[in-house]
Amino acid sequence: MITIPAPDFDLAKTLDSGQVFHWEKIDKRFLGTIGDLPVFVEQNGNVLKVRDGRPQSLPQAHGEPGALPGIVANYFALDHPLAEVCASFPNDPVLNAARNSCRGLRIIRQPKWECLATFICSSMKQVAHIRQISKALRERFGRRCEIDHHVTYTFPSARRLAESSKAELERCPLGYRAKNLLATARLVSSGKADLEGWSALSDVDLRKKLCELPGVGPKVANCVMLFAYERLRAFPIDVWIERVLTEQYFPRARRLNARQVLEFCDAYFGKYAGYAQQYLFHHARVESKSKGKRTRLTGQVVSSPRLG
DNA sequence: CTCCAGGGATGAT
DNA sequence: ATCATCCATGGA
Repeated sequence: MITIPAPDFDLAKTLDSGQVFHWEKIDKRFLGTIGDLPVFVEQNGNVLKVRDGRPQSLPQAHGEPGALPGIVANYFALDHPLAEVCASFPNDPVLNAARNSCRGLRIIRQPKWECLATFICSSMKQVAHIRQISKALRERFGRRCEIDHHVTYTFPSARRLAESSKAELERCPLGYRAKNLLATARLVSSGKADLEGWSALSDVDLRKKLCELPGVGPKVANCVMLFAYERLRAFPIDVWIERVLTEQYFPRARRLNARQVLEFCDAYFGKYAGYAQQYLFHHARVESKSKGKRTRLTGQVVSSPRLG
């Protein structure tokens, strides 16, 4: 068990903000994997307590002994200058509310293949269902790990999925996404798509490369850029963000021109536009949930008398 | 039951 | 270049 200082960080918010989908809350702790390393993570104020899944009697397989703090701090991006990030946001009512409700939310550094594969599975799926798909892929194709009398699974490698079949993947249940996931797994596994090498590309070239992969369009490409390539300016636009943009920033437009919207977002939200996007996304979802709860509790649920 | 979800590929204008 | 349609599935 190790302890890591983590000021200006909210573990629960970060793991529940729709950027990563495999962490499971067990009592006060979160169980999951960082790459191939199974860990339990718990936050106590400004400190993270972490237990990893390597047997104590064995030497640590990779990296220097005691490298765990660095692995954890890097994964949760504890080095991101969050104060500077938030200060860079424009001063408008929507973003001010989001900035307030998302305090401590960080955009983490995910493994590239894991992030890419997961977001290929995300299209037209609710967050809860993406979690279910991630879990199914891990349980069926990943490596089983035991830690503290609990079980978790690593995310399967591209090669492992490339060696599977569409029928096997469809049991996860991916639906029409299985074909795309399989095709992309084969490209990555064969080396035709060099995810690590693409780190050196510019934003424009990286986005172009990602969009050539089956099942990857502008939205998924931007998610992968933001969550796995640390391109903090990438601005994924999903249905939630599109709603925020149309209602809050383009209230008079009857239709949004995609090109103009992107130009606006890049200029208006600035250097850390991806962070602004994530805060707007999470804030909108939390608001929606509490609104739903309010109408369920106090709203007049008009149940019209049933006819017949 | 219906509606909707961190969209993309394809074919028609 | 922009627009409409289809794609599977399950939670709300």
